[in-house]
Amino acid sequence: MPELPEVETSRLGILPYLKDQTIAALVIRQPKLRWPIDPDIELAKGQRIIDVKRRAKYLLLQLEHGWIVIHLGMSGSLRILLEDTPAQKHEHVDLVLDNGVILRYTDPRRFGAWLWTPFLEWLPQLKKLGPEPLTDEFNAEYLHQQIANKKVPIKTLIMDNHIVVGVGNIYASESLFMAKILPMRIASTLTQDEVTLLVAAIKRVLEQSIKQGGTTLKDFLQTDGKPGYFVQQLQVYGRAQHLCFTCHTPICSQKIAQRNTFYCQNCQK
DNA sequence: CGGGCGTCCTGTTCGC
DNA sequence: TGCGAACAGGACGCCC
Repeated sequence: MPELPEVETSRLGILPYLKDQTIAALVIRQPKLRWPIDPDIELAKGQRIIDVKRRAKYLLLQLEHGWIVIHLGMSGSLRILLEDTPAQKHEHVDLVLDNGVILRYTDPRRFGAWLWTPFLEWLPQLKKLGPEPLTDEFNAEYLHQQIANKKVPIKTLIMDNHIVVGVGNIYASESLFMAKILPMRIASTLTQDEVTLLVAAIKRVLEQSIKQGGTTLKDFLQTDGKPGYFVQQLQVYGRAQHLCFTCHTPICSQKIAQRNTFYCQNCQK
């Protein structure tokens, strides 16, 4: 579910409630997430939350001595509630603060994760990640270098964490539409100009979505319970057989690497 | 090693 | 209407 804009929306939503607060308890109703929750996470108790950061689609709760790292998987979301709010189905974890506020994690499919690590560098999940898309480190020169000799479709390549992080299935289709590049094009065949357009499109689509509070298809809610509004801006994702807003020909869909992909046969080359 | 694909899980939607 | 199949925002890890 959540791609970078949804994770960033969640970060911005929880930051003011968590920063400088002290963790009173962790309530784990279901420890079996993507990986079983490490019992050492109890070490977080009594610690102050210094900051809430993000790397790729991971949320990083920086404590005085250690880190809680949260991934929302496909169907996860976080909400800020008061301590005595009854837990419903699929509400697997509460982070309880000593002021009575809780951070509640919901994840029906349980593809998400709550990780504990004393040092961020120790987490294998963070070790092989590519650059953040919204930094200067992700630029046309870098991507051009990365696509050399790559025989996968460009859409598969930009969804690869080792190349660039945070671009999931929705924003891959949207970025390629904005850059006017067909998603099934073999990566190494892109021209330098196309790579430049694609890098700019990825940045722009992600930035615009963050401004709108992310994209709500079904489950995703901002931490205040409101949906994300970027769904209203989607140009191709989920619009198969509807007419392209630009040229009014029907949007196509096709599976690429087992993932449904949307594009305009006329606007994209 | 690059690239393809199965896998973890539940809920919803689709087609017969 | 009922039922099973297909599919859904991620990404690891195994296979060749």
